[in-house]
Amino acid sequence: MPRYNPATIEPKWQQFWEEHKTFATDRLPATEKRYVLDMFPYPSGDGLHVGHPEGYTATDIVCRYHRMRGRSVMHPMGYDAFGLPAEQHAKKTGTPPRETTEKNIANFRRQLKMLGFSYDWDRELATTDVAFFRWTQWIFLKLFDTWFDVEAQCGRPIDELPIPADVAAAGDEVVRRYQDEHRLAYQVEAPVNWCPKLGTVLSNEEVQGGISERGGHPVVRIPLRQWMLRITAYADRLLAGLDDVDWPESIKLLQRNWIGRSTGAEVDFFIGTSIGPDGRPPEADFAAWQTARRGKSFPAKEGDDVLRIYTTRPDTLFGATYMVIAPEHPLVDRLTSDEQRAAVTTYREQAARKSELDRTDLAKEKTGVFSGSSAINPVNGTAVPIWIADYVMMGYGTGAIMAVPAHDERDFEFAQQFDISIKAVVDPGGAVDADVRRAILAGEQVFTDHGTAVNSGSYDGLATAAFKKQITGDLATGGVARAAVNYKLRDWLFSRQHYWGEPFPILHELDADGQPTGLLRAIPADELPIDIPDMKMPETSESPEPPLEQAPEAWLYPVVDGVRYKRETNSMPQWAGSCWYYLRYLDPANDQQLVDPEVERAWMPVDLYVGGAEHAVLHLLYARFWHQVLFDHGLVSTREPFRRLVNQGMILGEAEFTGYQADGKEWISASRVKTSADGALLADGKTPVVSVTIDPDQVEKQGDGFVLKNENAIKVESRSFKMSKSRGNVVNPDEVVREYGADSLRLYEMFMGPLEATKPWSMSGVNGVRGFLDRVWRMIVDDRAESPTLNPAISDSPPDDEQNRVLHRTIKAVTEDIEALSFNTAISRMMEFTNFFTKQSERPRAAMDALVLLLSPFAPHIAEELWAALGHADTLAYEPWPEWDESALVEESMELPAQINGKVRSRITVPTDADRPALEAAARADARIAELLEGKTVVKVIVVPGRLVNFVVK
RNA sequence: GCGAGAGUGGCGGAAUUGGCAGACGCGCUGGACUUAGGAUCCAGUGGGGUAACCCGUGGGGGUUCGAGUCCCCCCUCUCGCACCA
Repeated sequence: MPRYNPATIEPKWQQFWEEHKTFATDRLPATEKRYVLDMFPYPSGDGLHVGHPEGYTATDIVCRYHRMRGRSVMHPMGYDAFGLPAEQHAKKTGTPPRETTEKNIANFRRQLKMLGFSYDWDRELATTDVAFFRWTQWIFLKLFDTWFDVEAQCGRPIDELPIPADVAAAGDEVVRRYQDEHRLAYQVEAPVNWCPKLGTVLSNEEVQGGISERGGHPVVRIPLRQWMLRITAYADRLLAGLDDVDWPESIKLLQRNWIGRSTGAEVDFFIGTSIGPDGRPPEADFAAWQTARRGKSFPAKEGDDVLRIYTTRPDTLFGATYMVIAPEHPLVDRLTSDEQRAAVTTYREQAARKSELDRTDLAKEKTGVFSGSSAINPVNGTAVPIWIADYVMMGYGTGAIMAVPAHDERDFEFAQQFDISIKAVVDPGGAVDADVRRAILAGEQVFTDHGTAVNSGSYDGLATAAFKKQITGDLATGGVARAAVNYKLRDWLFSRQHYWGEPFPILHELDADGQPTGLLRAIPADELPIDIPDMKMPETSESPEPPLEQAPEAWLYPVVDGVRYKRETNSMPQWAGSCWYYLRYLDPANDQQLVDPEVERAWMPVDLYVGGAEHAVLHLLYARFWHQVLFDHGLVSTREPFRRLVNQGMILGEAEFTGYQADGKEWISASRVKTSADGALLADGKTPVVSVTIDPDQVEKQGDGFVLKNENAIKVESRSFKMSKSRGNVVNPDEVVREYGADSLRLYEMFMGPLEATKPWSMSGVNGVRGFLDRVWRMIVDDRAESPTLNPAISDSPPDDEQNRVLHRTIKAVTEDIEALSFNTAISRMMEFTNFFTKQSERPRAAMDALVLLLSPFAPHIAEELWAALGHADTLAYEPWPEWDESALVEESMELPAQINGKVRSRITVPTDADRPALEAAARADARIAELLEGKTVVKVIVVPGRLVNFVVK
């Protein structure tokens, strides 16, 4: 048989699997099911990078393993194919996005097949398929048709929304508008993140410190009509659901922080209807207001005579020395005195402009301006001056706070800057040093922890937690406060100004003059899909007008029942398709339903979901949200879609040595080089230097770092960088497959290290695992023979005891390692097996069969080829997984360390089942130990059977 | 700044959860076979020491017969979040 040649055997087996539909999955599982899912890729023009096959190989191993264990495996693949690049390409070249996308998908498909993954290709889908996004639109209609019943904590159909009597009385149109306000999908005219360069609005999640996450372009805030999804309604459910899933704690924490639930109180501060000459509302008005509020329930909407604030620390109300409202707060105008008006106007303009810039840069120093007026603190009737400052944001809570500088770091900083008084109301007691406590109580230092109330009237002496509860209750009785919950999570901005995205199935009613009436009409589900119209892409413009505004009239202005409508011209964000694609795989051709409930119940939830950690928050939160809405409608049977989640780590480029050179090519030691604030490389903080990649053989180890061989004083850095085109360290899977084969690529990616870890690429490592596959090949076949011949060492006799022990130890280790997703160690075990058996002149066929089966999930092509060479007629994909025999593992004797004072001084060979006295005796009998114990007092003997013997001596 | 994770040979990484540190692979050294080797095979490979032995898991302390593993303090790196009241 010839040498191992992946270039011929890999395509051969891929073709075999394809022709025989080896991995096609039945509609319903016949045995215990496993749904193993990869995060589907965005089919970029660059093709797969080596990061993709990492997760995909891991799931493929799990799937192939489970099939051999007799389980019914669902393992599909598809493409998250909407995306900006195809659209930008279209603008540049005129190529329709669909054409570009399909070309890219074809390339991805070729690459995925080249790697031998055991997907059921009949279930392949792309989010851009009209037959797929028909159901994305259908789900949108569900969202549109849902309101959230807070009492029941459940989404319900909109026609079950209770209509208040006054609304009902006002007529049909008012009822419709009322319903529209309560839908999970709703429209707002709100300031949004508009990115002129990308030509679209971005979600808060896609903006990092004033620039777009993708591309790094500036983002400005402009008001636009947008679709929102009311994900905040599901905040508590999304939080609670995390307790029921087997996800990495770090990811759960990320989601919990993102949702950012806090509890506290909303409190109304009286501002009256007019500002008195002293800047505060008249005392009498306050008294009247207090009386009017007492005993009443806290109004759902604050009147215009109060400033409503949210606080998590109602126990610090007595320490509120000023208040802050956001510059965008609706009461700014009213609360500004004439004297302050000019200053306030200037400040608001500055603040508005500031939000267009990178705010993080400006976040160093707090800014603000006094409004000239005050509000009345409901706990003690004190007038509290109101400031306007942009460290309070309109989007969170009520957009207004009471500031307690003594017990909040931001307020403390602000108060110091503007010389506002600081009043301590929480005594840390013994929790801090005495002088720190003194400083805190004197208002010289901030203290944000819990403690004991002081300067708080009758509440003095209460512990923080008790105080919170007490005062919230007291104020609620007075009708001026209520317990409240807030979330950092914002509603999800769901519309984009793209051509290449799912159109919304929504029509806007037009009046006789062709103007929108503001009334909406959802397109009936049976009229879906709404396809993307064929049209010429508009010229690049930086206006926020969606491209679909220039769609053909016939598409844009449909007439239904004699009424003229204009279609919604925004499109859905790329996240939409990925929110539910895992459901469609189960029933991809169904044109009656999103998924057949019987099929859904049989396969869901996803048992294992593997993908990059970059989706920790967005994709996984959005998908969970949609899933819960679908659950509320009885469309899916599980509360959570993904039972177990694993994040594969990033693969970095090959390790590089970097040195630094000044102008004249003179080397500068890396220890002197720092990156300055603006990103420039400076030596000793002043001389500019450039970084130079150094050949590994110019470098040697010295101390705990590396230095130049020629100039030992020059330190160089050693590290790996993220793969990027600009750095030129991208590894192309096509090339690796061409050079080493798909099995080697798969095996190497699994051998690099733990799946979750970030690891650097190493081409010689690939070469190493290829060497292993070569050895496996030669262990079994005679690679010098012309015709297919087994290695003469292969024998039909049964394994001897030692061979059997190695065999069963390997089966056990590999099986347990696969279960634990510890693929790197599983491969090590198979290497040990191979190292052992290549030295054996008799290699029992049974052992070879077993190894080939163990190897097959990792390197399926070579395994199939060897399986055939060993005389088996059919694919090994459904061969029973080898089982180990515990009794074959036991050895008669073993070697144990014998220690004196915890240091290994000798090794003893003892029967495996030796008891404590026998072990101690054996150790004492050892010549070396006996010699060392001579003349010493043995204080204690520690014997751990199967582990060691340790003498503690004096 | 806050939060999470991680620091083990020249490199990637192992170590049944407190029990022989460095499995396995790369690289390196020597040897064999070769016209040749970026093929294959054999041997060696944490550091120091002729040796007995000593030192070694980022640094410092501690618990323990015994610590990579547990506790305290510190340093470095990576990834999130970034005025969330």
